[in-house]
Amino acid sequence: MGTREQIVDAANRLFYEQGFEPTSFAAIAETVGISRGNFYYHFKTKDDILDAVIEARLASTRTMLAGWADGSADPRDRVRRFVEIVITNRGDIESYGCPVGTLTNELAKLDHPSRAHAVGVFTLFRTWLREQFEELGFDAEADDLAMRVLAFSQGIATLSNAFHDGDFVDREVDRVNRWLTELLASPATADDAS
Amino acid sequence: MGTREQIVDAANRLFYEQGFEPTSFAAIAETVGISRGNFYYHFKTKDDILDAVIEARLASTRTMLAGWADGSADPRDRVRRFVEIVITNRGDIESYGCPVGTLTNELAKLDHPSRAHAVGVFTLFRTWLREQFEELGFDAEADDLAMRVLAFSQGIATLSNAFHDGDFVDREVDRVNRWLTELLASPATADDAS
DNA sequence: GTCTATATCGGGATAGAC
DNA sequence: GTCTATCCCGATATAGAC
Repeated sequence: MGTREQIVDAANRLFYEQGFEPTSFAAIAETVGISRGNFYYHFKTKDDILDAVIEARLASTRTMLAGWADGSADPRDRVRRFVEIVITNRGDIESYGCPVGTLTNELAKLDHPSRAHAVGVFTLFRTWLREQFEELGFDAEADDLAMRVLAFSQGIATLSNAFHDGDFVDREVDRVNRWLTELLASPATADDAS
Repeated sequence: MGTREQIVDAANRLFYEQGFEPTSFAAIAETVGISRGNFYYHFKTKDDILDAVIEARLASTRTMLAGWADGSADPRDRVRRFVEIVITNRGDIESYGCPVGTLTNELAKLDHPSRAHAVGVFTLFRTWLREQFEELGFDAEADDLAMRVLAFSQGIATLSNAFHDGDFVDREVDRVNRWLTELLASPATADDAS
């Protein structure tokens, strides 16, 4: 793996664990095992590293979502797969929250020019979820349902991070999976179900 | 208003808008109109200011919740009042997210000793919501319902902040209010409703 | 209580040898 | 490509005059 790629990998992880602003070049350099000076051969500024990290997250998200689409024929199972991310990544989420939601919020507070770029990861999930609901026969409501599923996972992630309560995550995922089942049993009442 | 109180007020606002770590003493001093040096007469460290801010938030949250309890006899209306915070504070939430969720997450990432202190604000809301559901006849599920309402508002806040979509907030609040109505019409099925 | 002046540190970023 | 040495700045924090 090239040095540049190693820098992006290390920064990706550290930006998640510590936040973008509090992560120093020294911390990244130490993780990778290079000197601070060497950084500037690969990147001009810290903001450039951030953009490269966001680009890497966009790419890996696209790959993951495409893999889920290939892996299961039933769109309902695909949505389930998304919902269960909060279980798969339980430990990280308890410690650091959702990587997407926490970065977009940090960049919002910093009034950072890359905020919109980071929101793109959310948009990937949103669009992908919308497409699943469209395949399931929803039309105008498909985007609403996508946003609802996204909101669910963000709410769980934030409270899981605050209270460190793993049982809560399990319970809520079960509940949403039941909601999904009900929703798909009677699409006409989708707007009443909650 | 005393200088100390002014410092806490300004820090409270700036920690919300910019985050704790990125907010400098210089920014607070400029807001209040004092010199940086004068700070250390009132507080020993920046962490002490953070604790004072959290204490202020705990106090104002207690006052707000007590006021809501006095203001309406029906616990359902009180819960509605909570849910509608995301509408009342729409502008701030779009710009900066939820003050509680974003601070607890920042402190989690910083591995900051005051993290638990900040989570106390969440606990105030959680306990208060649980009590409302208990008054409505829920027993074992009351805390689950409280967490669900909390999770809802956190999900809305995060996505509202990411996408700057005000209509989404209105729609989701309507939806949750309908869910509340249904829930209270048939408490026995509380666990199936979502 | 509030100020100015200053100490000390760590941050991002640059220059230039190798 | 990678290093060491260094610059510059802004951060928290301190000392001491008023």
